Amino acid sequence: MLNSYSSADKVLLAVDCIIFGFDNEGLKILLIQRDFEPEKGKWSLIGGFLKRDEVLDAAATRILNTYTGLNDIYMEQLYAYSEIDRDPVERTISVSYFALINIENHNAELIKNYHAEWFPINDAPNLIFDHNEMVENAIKRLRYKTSIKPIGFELLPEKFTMRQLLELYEAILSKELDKRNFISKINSLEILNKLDEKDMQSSRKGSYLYTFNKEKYEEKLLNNFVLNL
Amino acid sequence: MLNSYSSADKVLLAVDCIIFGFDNEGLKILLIQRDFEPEKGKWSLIGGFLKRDEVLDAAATRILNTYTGLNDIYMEQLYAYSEIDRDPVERTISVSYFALINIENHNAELIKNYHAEWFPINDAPNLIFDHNEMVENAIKRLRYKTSIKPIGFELLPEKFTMRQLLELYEAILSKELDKRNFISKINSLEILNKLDEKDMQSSRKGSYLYTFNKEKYEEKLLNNFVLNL
DNA sequence: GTATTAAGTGTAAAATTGACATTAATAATT
DNA sequence: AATTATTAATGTCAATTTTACACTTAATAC
Repeated sequence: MLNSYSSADKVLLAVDCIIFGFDNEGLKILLIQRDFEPEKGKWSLIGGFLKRDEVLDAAATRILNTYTGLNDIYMEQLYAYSEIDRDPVERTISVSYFALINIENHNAELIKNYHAEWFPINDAPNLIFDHNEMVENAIKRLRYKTSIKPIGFELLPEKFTMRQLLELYEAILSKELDKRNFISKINSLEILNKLDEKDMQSSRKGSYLYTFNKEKYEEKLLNNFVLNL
Repeated sequence: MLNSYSSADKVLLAVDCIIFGFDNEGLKILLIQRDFEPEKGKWSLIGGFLKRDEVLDAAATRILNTYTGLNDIYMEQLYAYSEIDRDPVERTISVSYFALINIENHNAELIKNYHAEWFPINDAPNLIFDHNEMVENAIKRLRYKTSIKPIGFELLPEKFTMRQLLELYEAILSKELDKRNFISKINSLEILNKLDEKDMQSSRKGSYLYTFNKEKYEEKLLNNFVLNL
């Protein structure tokens, strides 16, 4: 019998989250030092097991909330990893998710208690199991997705400067962008609100703050608009 | 204890394949009429359960081989579907794969024996469970992927005409393309071999046959070449 | 009031895309 | 042998998009 439920093998299903953050130092990921065996003490993605009554998205959300205290976070399912011995304890298939969070909003104390820490994506420790591969793939997907959808704003504070936006894109794409060309491209999209307010931290002159205009973006989406950065 | 293997719930893991084919009638998918409960007699994607000692890619390959007799098929993992009651019998997470096959090569008899059948993507029956959603997402991914990687050739015979290639892209993107612009774009990529041979089926004049030059493509890949169709 | 610092702005050349119509080659028909 | 019918093959120009590039402005610190 080719398809019989009863004879099929059951497996553990895990969720691992690649949590991206961005601050003035660049693009970072949140890693945790495992406090249980195997690989106790080693760095790992934040993860957990799927529960019987839970969908994968919910598991990812729950896990993220547990470790950061955050809700309503942008998440996206990436890929299912299934190498036989990827987890030495027991056959476990892991589904990776990436999350984009505003690094200033997370619960710093909670993270500390869990021995979690932010690492620059280019200067992160070696990770357990196949987590390095998961991160690599997540970065690729982040690059692709930010270039076609305005998800980059999830990584910025509500109000941001053009410089911050530029540096975010430079960090994600890991290449330098021409300031003038970038700004005129962004302006041509007409999906930002320019505020009257200025950020006075970075310069004497001060630079205007912007917010992402989600309504305008969604209105444009209806007319086959594609972000193309 | 947040992460304990022993307390975690195990689930069934299935693989469902969206098998694309292409012939002179257009883009098609291979569906099967289920011969077991639940939903016996209804149309379904071709699928099966993951075995204990098997990685997902291998399960997908095995399932494809079982129903079509084909090996060495282009496959790509798509997404894990995990709605609680997506399968009414038992909690089952399904990982979808898409496969691209040359419709002329498959084992027609095998397919017939399994009550499988090719359907035009725009004229396929309603499917069981969440399989309609899987197909929709697979088509989106196929569109994306064919526009950046030369995987479309997997759907064509070894030797093909420019017209076939054009019609394939039109079918996948489901829009008309300008013949002259398409051909000059393709030629500018320099990844095809133009043969001396002509196909005489379609016209009196006959049209030149081409093959995909994989070596040349991979050579170009090294120089940041991107297909952009 | 002068110096300092990052913000803000425009133009021209190059490359790409998109629209569009005629000629060429061959087999079938007479 | 000439004509017809059918699809294959080919090129140009305008519009748009992308890329490269440098000076002025605003505000504060001294």
